[in-house]
Amino acid sequence: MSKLKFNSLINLKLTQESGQTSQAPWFCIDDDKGFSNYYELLFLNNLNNLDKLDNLDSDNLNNLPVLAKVSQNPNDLSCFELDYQLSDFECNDSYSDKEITAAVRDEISKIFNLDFDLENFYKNLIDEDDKLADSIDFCNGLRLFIARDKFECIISSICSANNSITRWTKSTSQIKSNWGFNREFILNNFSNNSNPGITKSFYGFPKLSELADKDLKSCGVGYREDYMKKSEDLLLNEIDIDEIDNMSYDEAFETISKLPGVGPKVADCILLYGYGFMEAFPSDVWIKRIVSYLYFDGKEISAKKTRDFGMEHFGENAGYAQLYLFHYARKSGLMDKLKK
DNA sequence: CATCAGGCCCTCA
DNA sequence: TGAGGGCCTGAT
Repeated sequence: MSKLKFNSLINLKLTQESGQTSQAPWFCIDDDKGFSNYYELLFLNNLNNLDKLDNLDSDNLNNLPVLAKVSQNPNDLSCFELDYQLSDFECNDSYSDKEITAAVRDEISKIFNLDFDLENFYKNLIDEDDKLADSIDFCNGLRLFIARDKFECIISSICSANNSITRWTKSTSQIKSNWGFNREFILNNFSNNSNPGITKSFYGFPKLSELADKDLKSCGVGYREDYMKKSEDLLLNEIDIDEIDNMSYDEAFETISKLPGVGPKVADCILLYGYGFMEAFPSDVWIKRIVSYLYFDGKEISAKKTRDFGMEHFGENAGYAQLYLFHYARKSGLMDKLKK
């Protein structure tokens, strides 16, 4: 297998660490060449005839687990590299490298939303609304970080409510390592051999059926455990996770809002980061602050009004506008300065 | 020991 | 239809 190069503008580190609730950031090693290397276990479900693999776990007949590695030189955001390896357990002679490579490439392209034309977004939005110029400048290369697993996104989004980023990422990581599908890899088994020989386990997020009887409170989710359990019941019996892909945004919002623990903000996070509904505008306290400052002359506005404004003003780019405004509001120091 | 952190749910006008 | 209180938990 050989490395693949993607020629797309992206800031991998920023995208990974911007707190999007699709998933916790991937395992990262910054190597001695200054590259950031991110690793995660992905499950390929877009190969043909997966039943050719007779040594897969019965639970995972429909997915081929692969450890993906994406690497970027932080000084060159115009491209990044992808590498991958199968676990020894899944060594197969049913698929060519070419088939698997294509499937991994597609999955990475989906997760980092590479089909989205970022340069065009910058150009059009600045022309239209110069209030976004500072955010775009501050967040150059930031992209949506789309879920590798929609159920994981739903649980981590519920977990994020009234919570800190460090805490919800810790909780979801713990749920994975406690009960998720597990494979071990040696990290220097990649073609460039640039990393130390670390052996490490990687995990998938547990399936809906696997999580039902587990003690989630032991992972620090607190009172949100009730929400998660009740949502799991609904997802088992009433709401089909995959059916939401076929809905309009409004219908999807209404449907996902039926889940306990899912209010307007969490619903929009799930729809944006989990399903890629680009017209969603998740409105939390940071978005309220920055929208109030930029568009309402500093006057305090409700979350609902913030959401209505964002969706109306940014239309099909609302999701990206939110992503940029959110990160700019939190990290630029602007809001801290305003408090004083 | 308070207070706070990327809201939601419930109650009560 | 909206305002306000309570809430697991870990960090400071």
